[in-house]
Amino acid sequence: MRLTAKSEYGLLALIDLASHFGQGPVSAREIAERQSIPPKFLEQLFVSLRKAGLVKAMRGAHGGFALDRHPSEISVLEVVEALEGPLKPTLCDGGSSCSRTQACAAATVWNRATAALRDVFDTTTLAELAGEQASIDAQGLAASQA
Amino acid sequence: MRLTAKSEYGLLALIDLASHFGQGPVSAREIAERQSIPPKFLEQLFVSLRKAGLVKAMRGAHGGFALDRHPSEISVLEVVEALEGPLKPTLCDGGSSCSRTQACAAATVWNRATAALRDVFDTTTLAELAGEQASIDAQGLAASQA
DNA sequence: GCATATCATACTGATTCAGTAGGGATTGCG
DNA sequence: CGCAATCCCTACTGAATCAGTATGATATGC
Repeated sequence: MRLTAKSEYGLLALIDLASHFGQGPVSAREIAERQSIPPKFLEQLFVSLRKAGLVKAMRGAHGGFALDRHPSEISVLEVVEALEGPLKPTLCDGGSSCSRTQACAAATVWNRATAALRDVFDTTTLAELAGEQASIDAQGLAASQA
Repeated sequence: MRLTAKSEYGLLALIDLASHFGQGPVSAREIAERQSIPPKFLEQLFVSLRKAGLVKAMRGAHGGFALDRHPSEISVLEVVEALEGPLKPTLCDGGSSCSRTQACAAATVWNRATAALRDVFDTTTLAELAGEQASIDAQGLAASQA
């Protein structure tokens, strides 16, 4: 499994949406500016996120995006898989695609690693991250005012 | 972090060496044939593995490689890092390389993911994998004889 | 001396990444 | 209606990385 800029940007964008949950649609342009993401690139990501059912889109003027579920019900795993495809071992997983005649012990390591990764992503929600981000921002604000 | 064919081939090769531990040097060519690895590619990997102190090399005729430590004292983490470089998040880890002014909550996910991966690799040894491979091979042999 | 090894560097075709470009479709507003 | 803002979709591209190849140098056992 490989994580690319899609996951980085996509997660930042969805944390942003989670912070504005219930406040109406937020435009991609607005998020791109706030999170320093190339606007056209972000647009592409939102198409994938919509198709995966994570966000709903409102077209036309004053349109934008909003989470399609409560932030506590969207996991990082869903975000990553929507953007990168199914989370599976990059290397031989012992499956039929492996041309080696015998199963190999190496595969068990890659499978364990993937399972560990999946567990972290599956147990982390957008609500959790949005809350964390809020407290980070609050600390930064307090420091700049001191 | 990204895992490439280097890790796959390198781990296969070292499991092979672990299976022949204490039996004198094994040549790269021999391992390449047994494990279906491009020979010249494997040579390169062994150079990295030697520099990392995981194997010792014996040059000249009847030379080859052998593990420099007991298989139970070499972890998959060491193998992977010898071949791919330090295991660290591919994406923003909240460090100084991140240009964002505030720390971002997204970074904590990537850091947790990396830690989980590191834990799996660090707690898996070549001895364990060589043992597993031996039992796999024994099963395959029994099945083919039945 | 010679075959067999490791050692080291350079090169290359293919793929993927990270973004850019250009337009099309939909909606709100005056 | 006209028009601006917004999402939607496809195609393209420069750069980087991967996976392997090529070539030769160096060392060792017989």
